[in-house]
Amino acid sequence: MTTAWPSHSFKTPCERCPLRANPSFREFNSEELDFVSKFKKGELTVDPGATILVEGAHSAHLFTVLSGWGFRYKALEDGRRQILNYVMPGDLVGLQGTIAGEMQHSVEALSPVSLCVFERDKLMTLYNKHASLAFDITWIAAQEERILDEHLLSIGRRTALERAAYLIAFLFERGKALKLFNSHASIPITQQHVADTLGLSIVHTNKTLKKLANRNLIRWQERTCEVLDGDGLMAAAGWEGPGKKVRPFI
Amino acid sequence: MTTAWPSHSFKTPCERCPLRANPSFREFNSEELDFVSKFKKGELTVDPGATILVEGAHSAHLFTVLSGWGFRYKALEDGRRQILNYVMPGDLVGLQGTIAGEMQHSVEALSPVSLCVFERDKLMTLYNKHASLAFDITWIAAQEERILDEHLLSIGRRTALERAAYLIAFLFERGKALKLFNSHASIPITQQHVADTLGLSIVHTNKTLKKLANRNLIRWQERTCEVLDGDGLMAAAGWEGPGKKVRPFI
DNA sequence: CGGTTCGTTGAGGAGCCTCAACGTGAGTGG
DNA sequence: CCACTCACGTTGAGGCTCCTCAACGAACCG
Repeated sequence: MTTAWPSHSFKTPCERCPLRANPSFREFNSEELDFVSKFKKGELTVDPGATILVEGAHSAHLFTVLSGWGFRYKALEDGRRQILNYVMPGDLVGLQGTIAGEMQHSVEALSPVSLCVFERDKLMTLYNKHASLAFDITWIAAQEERILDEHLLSIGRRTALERAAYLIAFLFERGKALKLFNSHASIPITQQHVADTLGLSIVHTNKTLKKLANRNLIRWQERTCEVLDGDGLMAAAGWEGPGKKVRPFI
Repeated sequence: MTTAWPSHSFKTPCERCPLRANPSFREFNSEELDFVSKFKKGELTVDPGATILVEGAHSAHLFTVLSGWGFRYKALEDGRRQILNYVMPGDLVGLQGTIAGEMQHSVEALSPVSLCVFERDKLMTLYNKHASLAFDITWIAAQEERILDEHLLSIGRRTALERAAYLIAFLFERGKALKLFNSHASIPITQQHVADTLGLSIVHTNKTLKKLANRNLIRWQERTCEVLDGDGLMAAAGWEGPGKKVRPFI
């Protein structure tokens, strides 16, 4: 009962960063820790449904997700929306704004999300002074690329049922690695999010999810998806799961 | 028997790198040029249809495409294949092998392709000694991510006709920026490649491409796609085109 | 308590799929 | 030199997947 960190705290010191407690993240040495502490400008907390970044914006900031769930998406002019990926603790958000000048996608919160805020201007200093952290940022970008590759394979070549199973298994595995679940594994998404991720209509998504529920793989309750059988989902998707590896974060 | 390369690895000096002639690539300063020259181990040339990298392989090398066209793809166990993106001059190939330990996708040549070969081991030196080049690598990775975002939007939310128009417009714009075309803009792909990129069957792809041809946007000839009206394709796709920017390469 | 979001279900139709067949051109071997 | 094969593009037929339209119940909220 002691370690629930206060929601009103402005700045969690990096030395006591809650992400560090998770062994799936790599350790910092003291020098790195020192730099990141100075690199961090503050914290930001947003409500479910809030937009963290919008397509076209020139943000001066870069974020790391401390807690909560969100998603990245793009939309066509007529409103058709595609969810590209989900953002979860440890993920770096807004790097594209640094590279392309402006954001090419939007980011929205699914649950309450808290983020570390970094100043974009200092990024070059990071590259100049801390090669290991620079490498970590490349690592994170390449990892995101790898995930997008898998999503592309899924949307392009899997059936609706396989796609749905893959998506939920993917989110389940990520959440598990981040220790986001207690006894119940609940993913805070609506069926509309699933539809917009899989490139399906909401009606067909509903019918597809029903099939997964009938197989006792998932249960849909109170605007969340509860995973009953992660291995069953992976089997239904024909997906091996992500490799287990220690990952960096900033 | 001095080299394992399929063809003679004569070496173009980096100072006279043909990519440098193109103003859309950023300039190196002499120090950077010096390092890259030493970083470069040799050259590799492969024939059309040849596999440059295979999923699962642990390659000790990293490549930059000097000339030619290729593509990255993933496949499901039953053979369904998804083309993820195309590789063209200036593109970095094999970075994922450095990050994830092994390649998560395969790369195949569409035309004769020549590549610069770099030693993966020296990558950390690049990060330690040349922050600007390290930043460039991150830039390239983030740019690839941006393109995958667009492809995902396309496959997920565009109709078959829009998707086809987008793909060809995309390849056309990239080729144009790289000055790969003379009077005729010919893209060296088959309809099977288009199908595997768009997530469609070959039959439906053929009928869709016919529609684009009937609108005088493209012409299919001798296993290549000739672009007649790039702006018309972009309009048909509802795509703005890529921003014009100077890009780095290694 | 009316409005809104979310999940659910049915009906009918469009888009895309598979199967099947065929023409062409390039290569290959008898 | 010609029959053969193979890769590629093309076309038709029929059917399944997924779509849109429409309606409704439940939970939540101002």
